[in-house]
Amino acid sequence: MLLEKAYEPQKFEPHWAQWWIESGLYRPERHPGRAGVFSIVIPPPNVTGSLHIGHMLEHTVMDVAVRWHRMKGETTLWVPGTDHAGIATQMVVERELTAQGLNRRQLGREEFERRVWQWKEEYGGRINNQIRREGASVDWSRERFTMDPGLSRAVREAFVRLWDKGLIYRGEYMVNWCPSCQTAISDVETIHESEPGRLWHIRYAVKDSDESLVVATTRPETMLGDTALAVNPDDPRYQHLHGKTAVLPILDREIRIIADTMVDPEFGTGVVKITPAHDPNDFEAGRRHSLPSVKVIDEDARMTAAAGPYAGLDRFEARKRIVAALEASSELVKTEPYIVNLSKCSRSRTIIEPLVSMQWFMRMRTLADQAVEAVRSGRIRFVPDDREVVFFQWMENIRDWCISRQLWWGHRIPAWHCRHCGKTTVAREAPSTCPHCQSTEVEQETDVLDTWFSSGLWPFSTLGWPEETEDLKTYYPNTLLITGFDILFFWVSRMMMLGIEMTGDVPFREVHLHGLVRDAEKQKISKTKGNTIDPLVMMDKYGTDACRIGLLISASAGADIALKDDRLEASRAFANKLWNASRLLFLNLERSKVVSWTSAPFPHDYFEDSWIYGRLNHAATTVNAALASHRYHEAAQTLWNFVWHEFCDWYLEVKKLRFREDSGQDTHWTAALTIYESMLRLLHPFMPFITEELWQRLIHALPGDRQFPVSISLECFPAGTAEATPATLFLVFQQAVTAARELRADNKLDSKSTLPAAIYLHGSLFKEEDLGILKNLTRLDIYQHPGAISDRSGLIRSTPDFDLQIQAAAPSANGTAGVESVARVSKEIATLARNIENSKRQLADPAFLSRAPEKVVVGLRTKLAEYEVQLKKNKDLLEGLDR
RNA sequence: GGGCCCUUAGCUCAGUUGGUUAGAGCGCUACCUUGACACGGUAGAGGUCGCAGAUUCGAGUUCUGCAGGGCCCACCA
Repeated sequence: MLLEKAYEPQKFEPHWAQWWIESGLYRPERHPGRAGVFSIVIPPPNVTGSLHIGHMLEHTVMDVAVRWHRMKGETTLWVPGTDHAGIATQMVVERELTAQGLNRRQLGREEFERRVWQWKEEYGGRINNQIRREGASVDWSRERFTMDPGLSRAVREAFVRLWDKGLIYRGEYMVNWCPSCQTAISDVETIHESEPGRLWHIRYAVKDSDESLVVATTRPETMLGDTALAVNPDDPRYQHLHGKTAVLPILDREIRIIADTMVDPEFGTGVVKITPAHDPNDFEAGRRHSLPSVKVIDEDARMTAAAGPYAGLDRFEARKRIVAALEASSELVKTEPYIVNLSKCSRSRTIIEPLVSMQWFMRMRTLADQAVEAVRSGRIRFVPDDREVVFFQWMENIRDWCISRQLWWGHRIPAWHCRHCGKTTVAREAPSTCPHCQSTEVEQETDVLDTWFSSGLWPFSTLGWPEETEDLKTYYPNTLLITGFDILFFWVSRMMMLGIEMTGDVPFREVHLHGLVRDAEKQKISKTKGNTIDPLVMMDKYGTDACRIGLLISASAGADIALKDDRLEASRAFANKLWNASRLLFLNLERSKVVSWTSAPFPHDYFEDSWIYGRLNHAATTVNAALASHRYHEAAQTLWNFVWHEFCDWYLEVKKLRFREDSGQDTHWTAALTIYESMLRLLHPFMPFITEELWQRLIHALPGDRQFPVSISLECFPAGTAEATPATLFLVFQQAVTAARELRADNKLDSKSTLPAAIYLHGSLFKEEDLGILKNLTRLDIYQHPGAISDRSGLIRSTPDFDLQIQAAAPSANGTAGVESVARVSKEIATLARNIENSKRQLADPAFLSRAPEKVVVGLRTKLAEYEVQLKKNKDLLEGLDR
């Protein structure tokens, strides 16, 4: 039963993590399958380990929320995490490792990541690029998304339904093309960066005229694909040129001059070149004016044959040469520095090439409106809710979503093209013949779906959708989604749109968006910066529980966290403090002869018991309220204060003296163990490992007939009562202890010797045994008197409730006797005088008296009276000190 | 260009409908190696809550403007 001298997380955490899984309390699986009350779908962080510190925060918040709900006896399911390719790959690797009896911890981070990359290379990008570049044959029949057949089925079902409703269409449109990833990507997968660049002004001659037009561009290489010049129809400078023809420099191709309102006459020269194949705006303009489209850049970002002399060159090389050529022919009018906004691929950071290609799209307008409505009507709530504004803004400006990807890894689009008649069939299952022409030459579309398409189905596909399963009925809509705000557009909004469309109900009721974890210098954590924090290393160093409560206490309402070591060190100290408090209790318990612990009514025999009982209830009430409104930091902070500064600093300090006097008394143990056990339960969601260890080892082992569930996580969570337990005498006791310590510190009294003292109590006297405790804690031989102090010799400390007098002169060796006390008392007098002045001024103000609520006025009057008593006492004191 | 957030002790941050003397952790100073714990204890120093106004009996808290910092969105060549 004896506890080790210090808490050793490494010793207990892996053990409990393993045990939770084996006992079925946790399922470290991506899919809850038959979800039940105990279906916690994320693993405790140190089982498989979160790859990034951000995941650890997310896992921790989820785990706290789940454990809390479970302890409250509520049946809840959470959306566990994403299934996008990166995570999916990790999961596959982890699963393979598990099969080999290995885990991430044993393997180490580097080896683990090496394997992930190896796996990705093997199954992902390389194959994709080989197909594109080398035309390598590939076995398309191989199952590409091996993660979950159920999800594949859900994807096909959703796709077909959307297609049937006309919400999915296929066509040739302008898309963001990443030349490096060799695939189209959606708008949200691009990032915008401003970089210093150039604006080149190029002269285009007007055919059969001496005139010429000057056009400004940031991308001269695209001019080879120009099929028109555009001016604003109302621009008086150019009205005579409408419908005329210009000559494209270098290629000498003739292009039209058109009028279009898209052109801003104020910007640049008021003339715009139109390149329908390589610019989204121009693409639209091209459609409006039925312009031809000339593709001069290909999927590899090289110039095509249409680029004439520049064919085969890289786009940037071509740009250089074209600028040089224009300069040589003096068609380059001028070059000026310019800040250009570049679209880049968020994955590869390659500059996006807008290209026209055949892709699949999802119509977003109605889906977005439905999602917006769900938030406006309160069916989905954001925490913190200021994110709603950003969400609405994004949803209102949403454009159709390009959902097809030219990748190998992913869910293949359930569409079949007929080689014979060229028609396309969308179906749940592969058709054996073309429904249009009965040809057997049908081939499935090789494009796959954006990974966020399947992710968007997650909240219900995991519950067995499209089957009307029991799980779906019970757990849909999910209660709560916890994730980072960076993923709001990618994932959260897609789940909302697809969830509402597919099931007719919202996917979840609440979305808790936490902030980013940053390093100690508030830098974003990234691999390239080398400031990554490996949660496994962190957990080994400080312990999982310490990391959890450290993260939680710093994580407030969606704000970013600057993760500093000192916070984690403090958290480790906190875990150790809890451990040692337990050690104190149980060392004493061993020495005593307590035979049985019952959950009898809480005894109020001693004043510290009544006091701590009130404090515990207060803490429990606060924690429940904080958790209910997702203020995890407040809950953690409350518990920290209760455990350390109330339970340890006061309750145990008093109780251990009681034990020394009288450790056999059951009432002490009934009280102390009741508080302690409730405290462990309160703490469990936040620090599951240490509380499980202590609960199993200590509470379980208590003598008595009480039956316990197998895990503390199956116990109930203390609710807290509103019941007020007045403990005024204990508060006086605390003040007396503090007053004595202040006197000793101020006057540099010998800390070891016991000094004679007296306490004049204005209220009821301490019980003899309580006075004993006071004597012991203060090392004063105190006599207590009812009534007021008369003799003002010695050292005195006064409060409204008592005067404490130590009958010793301050050591006067260096002639600075009582200097500290004089300073303290003088300072206090100054503060009191200021307060009295302020209070009097307010109370004399008729406006205040008539407008302020009665409660505030009465409160202020009471305060004023106290200040005045205090002031009088302190003035007397100062007089005595001066002598 | 549009929008959102932040500015409180040396550092990192709390502060829930406006209420009387603004808090925590770390750091700092002094003392204490007391039989749970030095990953500890006790006492203390340290803030005119970014600036300027407004509303109010009363503003760290509400409103407006300004300054500084951060983030997101955006097809102006």
